[in-house]
Amino acid sequence: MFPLICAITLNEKEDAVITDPELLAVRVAELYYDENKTQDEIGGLLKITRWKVGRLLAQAREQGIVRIEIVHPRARRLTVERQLRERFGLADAVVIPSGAGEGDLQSRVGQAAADYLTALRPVPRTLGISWGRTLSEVAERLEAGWATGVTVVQINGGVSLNRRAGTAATTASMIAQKAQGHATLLPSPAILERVETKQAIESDRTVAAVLELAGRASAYLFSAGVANESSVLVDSGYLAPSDVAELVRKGAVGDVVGRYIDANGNTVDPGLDERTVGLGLDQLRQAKMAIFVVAGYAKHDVARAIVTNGLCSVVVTDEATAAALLDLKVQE
Amino acid sequence: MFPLICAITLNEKEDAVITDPELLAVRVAELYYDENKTQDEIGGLLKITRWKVGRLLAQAREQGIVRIEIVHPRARRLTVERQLRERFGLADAVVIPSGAGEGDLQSRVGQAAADYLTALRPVPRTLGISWGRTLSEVAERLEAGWATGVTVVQINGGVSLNRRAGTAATTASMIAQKAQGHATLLPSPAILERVETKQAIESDRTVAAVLELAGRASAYLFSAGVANESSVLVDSGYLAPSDVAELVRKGAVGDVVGRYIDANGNTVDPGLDERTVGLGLDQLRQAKMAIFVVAGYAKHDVARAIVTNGLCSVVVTDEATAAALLDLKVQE
DNA sequence: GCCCGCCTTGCTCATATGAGCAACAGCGTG
DNA sequence: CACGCTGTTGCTCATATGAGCAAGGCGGGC
Repeated sequence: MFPLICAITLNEKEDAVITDPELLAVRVAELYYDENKTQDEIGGLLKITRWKVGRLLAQAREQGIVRIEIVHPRARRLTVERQLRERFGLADAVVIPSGAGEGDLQSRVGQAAADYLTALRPVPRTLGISWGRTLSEVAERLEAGWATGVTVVQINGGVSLNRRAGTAATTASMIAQKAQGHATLLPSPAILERVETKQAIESDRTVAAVLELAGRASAYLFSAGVANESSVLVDSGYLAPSDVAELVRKGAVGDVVGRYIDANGNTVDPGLDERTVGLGLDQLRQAKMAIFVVAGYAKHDVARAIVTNGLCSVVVTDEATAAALLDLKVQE
Repeated sequence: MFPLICAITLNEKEDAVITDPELLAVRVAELYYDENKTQDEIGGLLKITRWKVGRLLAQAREQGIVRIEIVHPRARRLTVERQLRERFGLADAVVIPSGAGEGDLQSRVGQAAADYLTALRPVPRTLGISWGRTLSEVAERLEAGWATGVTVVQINGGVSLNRRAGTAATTASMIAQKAQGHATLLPSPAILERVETKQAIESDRTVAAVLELAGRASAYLFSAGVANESSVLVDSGYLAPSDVAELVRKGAVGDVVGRYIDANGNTVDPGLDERTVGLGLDQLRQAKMAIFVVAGYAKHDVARAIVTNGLCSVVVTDEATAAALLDLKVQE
């Protein structure tokens, strides 16, 4: 006995055919994608032409009745990537699925950035990197031998006396080791209390040499910090939570290479900026290859500030952040 | 500038091609489904033949890397339907997506049952129905004019003095009205306290006539009750929660047309069965068209008992219940 | 009531893809 | 080291599908 497909019968004598076009599209899609029937076969079953079947399938895909998803840890969202490139004039964009929850999001975006770096041609001879949790994830996920002979240079201040994950030293040396290169650390605090001290440190021969090297790196890899008390700058003691709160009041949405910016990508506190050691925002803007790695809801505002104001030329991010950048609704 | 597809470059001079077959399948799937490139184009981009592209796509679909889903309130799961028919020798099966949570599940399964009934050919002249919340949903969802001239007959006892939703009278009359037919109610309680009383009622001319009509209905539409205190039999006062607990101790997994059954589809308490008014289990087994409507986790055990023991010839259910029947894991 | 414009439909022909087959490559065993 | 077997690959030809076009139908305006 033939099974019934509701409101569709396979009994040729029946005249109760589907008249609701949306339900017709659903049935057509089910027969095509679930039952692997040809458009011609479906036409025969439903008493419509194969051309109409084809149009209904296209309509079903367009209306989201048919949802085709690539599900894999290394999956990308190529359509969203193109939209980001076109909207913001980016040289490149990598977008990974947001997935259910943010549980493994940081590691997956780290993996995506590692993949990108590995595929990058020409291989950057000198790679400037920032430091923080996201860059640490990238370092972890890079495979040994991702390149050879890369000099990794630290581009924002931050001296770490211990060797726990997330510090500048650990991150830079791991990336360098995995490329059979070496790391050049910036032996300076991220932020000095007095401008004079900062200028003195910058004038020191060893620090000046590193800053000079940082300034002419062939590519930069960096993330951003959230403007709240979870910032590694607070964690490391450079700023107090009250300092950050004050910066937020002044319009700060986050920091990039240790420098707090507002929604327009401008420094919010010139005095603080003057006391901050590391690559300048203008140098980042002028960089040939500035790869910005960012994921997670908390960083949407600072991500927008960086991407829309030319502070990066490549972004590696997740789908939800990309959607926020593009002002789209994510279908969930 | 061409964007990078990590580990894949569009720069023809590069030799860093993807060697990991799984990642290659991911990229191929992304280019095909997200970018709408042809297999030939993809082959050119990735330096493989279009035949290999085709194989990688088939592999991606088979391994679940590509997930194609039909998302619509009226969507069905045709593959699972065929599996149920084949496994249990059912004349038909309708399976709807379980969806996120059980929020609207009962109304959706009600809608699916209504669709099925409407499409059923030949139209049943006499339709025997049980009563309860699920059948009430079906009645609600039926469209006026779903058929013409259908006699709806109540097949299990249960007198309802009020006209709230879910009662036998309301359900039967709604279904009948929508088919321009009439309802024949079974003027008897579901369960009597004494066998003699039950026998007296069954012998009464009017009740006997209804039972006779019920016995020769051309199709039956029914659901099942959970063996716990939420049962409508408890709700209606026919049984106490302690009675149901005792039935569970005896192995009851639920009730069908007011009769408690165990996992093998047998009555668990012959004495209680003797005092229960309505269609017998054997009559249901022998029915030409017995449409069983069931959804929700709580009913998995009784659904299994009914489907695997020939107490229905058609099942309308949700994907999770179907998976439980088939002993499959639902991908979520 | 007629005409015009827009949308839908079916078709032809081109393009895209798949099935089945033969050849090749790699691995394991004697 | 050679042979056999298994799995993968590329190809030919058939099948499935899509693009573009012409015709038809429907609705609105004059």
